[in-house]
Amino acid sequence: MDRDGLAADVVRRMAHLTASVRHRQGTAFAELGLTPAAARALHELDPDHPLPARDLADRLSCDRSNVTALVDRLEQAGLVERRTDPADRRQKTLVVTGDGRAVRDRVAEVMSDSRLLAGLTDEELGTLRDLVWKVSDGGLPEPCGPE
Amino acid sequence: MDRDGLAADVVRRMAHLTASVRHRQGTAFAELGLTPAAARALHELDPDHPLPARDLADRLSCDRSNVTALVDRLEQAGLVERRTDPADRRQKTLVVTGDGRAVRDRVAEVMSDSRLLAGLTDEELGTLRDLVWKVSDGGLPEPCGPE
DNA sequence: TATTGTTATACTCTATAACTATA
DNA sequence: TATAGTTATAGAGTATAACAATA
Repeated sequence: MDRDGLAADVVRRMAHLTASVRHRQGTAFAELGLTPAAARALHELDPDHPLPARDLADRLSCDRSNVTALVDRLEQAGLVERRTDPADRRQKTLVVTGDGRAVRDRVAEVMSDSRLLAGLTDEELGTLRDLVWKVSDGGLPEPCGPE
Repeated sequence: MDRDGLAADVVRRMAHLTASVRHRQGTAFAELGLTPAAARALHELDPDHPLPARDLADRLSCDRSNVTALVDRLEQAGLVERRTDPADRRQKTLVVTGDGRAVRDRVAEVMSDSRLLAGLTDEELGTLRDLVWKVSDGGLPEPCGPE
């Protein structure tokens, strides 16, 4: 196989692997009563450093308008509270509740569950790490987000 | 960083990379007048071996009901034709048209465009291929699809 | 005038269930 | 009765545009 074919195959398999990961995470999140997007949102909220909704949208690389529905659900589930910022009453600070902390910890566990790579030796894993880093550092001008 | 943290980081970065690839592909498909799902559907259709819609759904790992809308758009764009199978009039065979062939070739090019990995040497690329293969072969019971 | 959060709206993707025409 | 394709419907995710409150 030529270089292009090889590279294309690697990209295809990586896409397959991450699709598999997303699928497993989705079912795990559902067991927590969260949709994948809501889980990601909760995960981005640091319980010790509350954020305005606008910053959460930035972290999720999505429009602010989407955050409203996401936070609606998290708030309804008692995991997050909206508090109007006294310093700037336009902003609403998103505060993770006690329950929210616990669920967020579980979300973090699910997200860092890497049974996917269990078949690799420590050395192979290190090598893979180096290669993936090299690609993700130098690979693209804009790794994500709108153009 | 411990092994779990390392593995989680690799998974996270791979997800980031494939999200980036999907994003670039999405914009390329849009320039062809296709949504990502429609592009994938067209890509799965072999111009030399027409398929019934049911088989396309199988290849896309999605419900048959979705194929209808997908093929609607492809047909409207003149890329695909529905032909009732004379041998079993329930089935509709999906035939890629002349225009469809050309667009499908472009879709295939976009899908195998791997500028993402341009920064790797041939040797590194080979190593990455081996590692990704090892993971994707032994990694998971069900690589995709419903449970 | 500019910004924050919200609402209204629309489109894509996907799934389930019911319908039709065939077999 | 079983299957192929369709339709209707629903929900998640994401985007744009307009709006109210605030700066």
